[in-house]
Amino acid sequence: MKEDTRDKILISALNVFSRNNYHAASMTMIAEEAGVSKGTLYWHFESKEELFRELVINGLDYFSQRFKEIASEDISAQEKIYEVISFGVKILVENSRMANILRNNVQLISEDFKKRVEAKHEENVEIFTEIVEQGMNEELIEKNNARRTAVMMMVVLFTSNANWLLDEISDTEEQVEYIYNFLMNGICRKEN
Amino acid sequence: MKEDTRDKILISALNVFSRNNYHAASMTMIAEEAGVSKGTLYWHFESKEELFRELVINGLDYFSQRFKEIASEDISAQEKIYEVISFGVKILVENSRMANILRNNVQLISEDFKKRVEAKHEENVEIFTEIVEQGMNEELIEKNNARRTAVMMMVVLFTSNANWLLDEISDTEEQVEYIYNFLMNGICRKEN
Amino acid sequence: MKEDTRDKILISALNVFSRNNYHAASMTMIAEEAGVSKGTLYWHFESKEELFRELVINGLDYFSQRFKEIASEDISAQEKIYEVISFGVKILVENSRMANILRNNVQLISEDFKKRVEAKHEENVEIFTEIVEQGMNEELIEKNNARRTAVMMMVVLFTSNANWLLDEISDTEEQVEYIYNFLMNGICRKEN
Amino acid sequence: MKEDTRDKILISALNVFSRNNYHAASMTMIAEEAGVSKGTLYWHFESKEELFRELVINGLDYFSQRFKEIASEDISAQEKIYEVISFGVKILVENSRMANILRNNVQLISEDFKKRVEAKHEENVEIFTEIVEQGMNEELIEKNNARRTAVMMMVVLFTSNANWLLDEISDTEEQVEYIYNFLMNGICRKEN
DNA sequence: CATGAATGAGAATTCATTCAT
DNA sequence: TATGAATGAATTCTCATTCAT
Repeated sequence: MKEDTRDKILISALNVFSRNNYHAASMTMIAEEAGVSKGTLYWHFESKEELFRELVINGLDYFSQRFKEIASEDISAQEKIYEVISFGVKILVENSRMANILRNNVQLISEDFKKRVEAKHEENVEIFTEIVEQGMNEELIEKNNARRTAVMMMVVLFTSNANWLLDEISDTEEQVEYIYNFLMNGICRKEN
Repeated sequence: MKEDTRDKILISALNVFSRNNYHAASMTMIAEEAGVSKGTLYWHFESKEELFRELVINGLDYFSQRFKEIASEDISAQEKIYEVISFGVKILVENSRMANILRNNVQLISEDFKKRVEAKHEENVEIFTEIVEQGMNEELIEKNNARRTAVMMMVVLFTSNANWLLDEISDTEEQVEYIYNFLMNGICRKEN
Repeated sequence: MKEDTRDKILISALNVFSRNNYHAASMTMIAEEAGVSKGTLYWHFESKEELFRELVINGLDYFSQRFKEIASEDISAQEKIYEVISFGVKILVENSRMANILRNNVQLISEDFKKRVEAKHEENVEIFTEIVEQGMNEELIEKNNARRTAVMMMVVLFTSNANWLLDEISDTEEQVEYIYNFLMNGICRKEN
Repeated sequence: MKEDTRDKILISALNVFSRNNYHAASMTMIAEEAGVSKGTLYWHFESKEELFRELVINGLDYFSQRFKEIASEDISAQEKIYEVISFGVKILVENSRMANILRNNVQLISEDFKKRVEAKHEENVEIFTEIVEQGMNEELIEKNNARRTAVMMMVVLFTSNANWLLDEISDTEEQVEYIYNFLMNGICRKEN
């Protein structure tokens, strides 16, 4: 109840930042979209940067929490990878706004902020690395630098909702399938 | 000789835009970095947007020209893909500034500009599609939607210099190898 | 009370625009004269043009309102003309600033604005035409194109505070008398 | 022959200043319209103001010269007035560009310049005063302050090509007639 | 908690003017 | 004579931020 206004602000910030990128978005736009005054923005958030930070860190936390859960389930690496991709693709396609924000703005703010975001990314890379190592042990994944493979997984996942791809594949389920297959097998003809 | 100043401006614009993104970069910064006055900027370029456009379109042209050349060579699809990746990765790593610009700014400017950039992207997708189709005929690539595969190639190529990856792989040659293998075979254990 | 600042701005705008003409006047000058910051100007008015528009339209409205009142009074055309001139000359002499603005700037702004001003002028011409027609019926005014005569009335009235004339006649009452006589009888020797 | 370029510049300056008013007109516009470079402008004229001054002073000289001629002819005051008006109206209607410049810009430039223009005006007022005095002696014009009457003549003459009037009267000859009659007799019904 | 008026630093852009060639 | 590249001060306007109410 109490957090009513704060949440309204966060939602409009999400909308505005996803449409406009950090520097093009203005506090006026956010205030208007939230239906509050600019003064209210500053009562709830110290600055534009803090508001943005809140949004991004929350967004990233959402991912790492679920990733952590998946990683700790008692299933095969293959299943974990599928679940990670399924979760990631669905969330990113549904919340394409947040996805846009994550893809386009992160490096644009202060050094301090960049570091916090990179720490979050690092968290995710570590979770993925764990999964990859499990996969190597299960003879699913080629034995190679596990961390590097984890990074590649993240790159593919987080670009999976790039405009180019979205135009090609309309059904989310199909997109999960496609991304999963691509990640696992690449583009080569599979002999069988 | 004559184009001295214009080139100086383009170079500092490249630097400034790659560090700062379109809206955070200011004409003052570009002028200072080029060692000319703001008036001079406007003598050579009609507006901030035109200066940016020049930079981006030039950059994209550079890629499509070489891609076209590679596509029309008389070699196997496999060799073409390797060459495309080799060229792309090297250029993007060397000119990481331009890469940053392409990744982070394109959607931020006017609709008109967006369309021009998308047209350039489409050009590249078409070249890649051609190569992929050749690869399918040569039984190299899984027979599937060729265009979609081409899009995936581009996504992987253009994110191949993402900070995360660069931190993992320092040697460019090795990075080419890695990206190529990832694209062709994914992360699975190759049985042989 | 609330409109304090807005009014302060309008007053300094009046001063600055009357001294400097639209293009030579700067928002900085207006802000300084009003003792507020430039930002405040833009809080109260959307743009320089809007601020100017407000001033001019207000000014013109002031005239047409009184002209309308006079036109609808139950008096002879002769009395109406005298009242119109009396009102016009007094206001224009007292507010020579506004008069300067009206005389010198109107055609300098956007087409859209020009049309709005011309519409206001047309309103006045119509009121004057009505009076002139009454005068013709009362055998006061030569039967001729009434509208043209109305236009001539306006020309004389709105140039009645031209610098040249003001230098010649210092007393306003005398100036009203003079303009009225000139308008009615021209410069010829009146035989009687 | 030598003055070719200089004249070209003066002509485009006339066009540009009449369309745009002093501050809205730019040296770039004048240079482009003349088909020369901005550098050339500054070779022929010291500054924008000097170029404008040249134009205006020339224009005013043109009037005073002819007015002087008319004043010194051996004809009645009535004929002189008619000739003055005929000449003035025709020139102002034909050269409405110059007329616009004279009406709209004069007070906008430096004090020094203003004084020079006022001196020219004063010259004209004196010539007119002479004519008016002759008219008083010939019992044509009401015996009154001659100078003031001369000023009124000038006001009527120089506003005779105001847009409002031009819209009403299309034929120049008719306009001369109308202005002359208005000046001599005002708007009252003439009994005889 | 919330508002809206106010601020001022900084943004893009224009333009009269200069000057080497 | 003529050019065009260069300058820098001035201009309009934006926007994150503050604060009295």
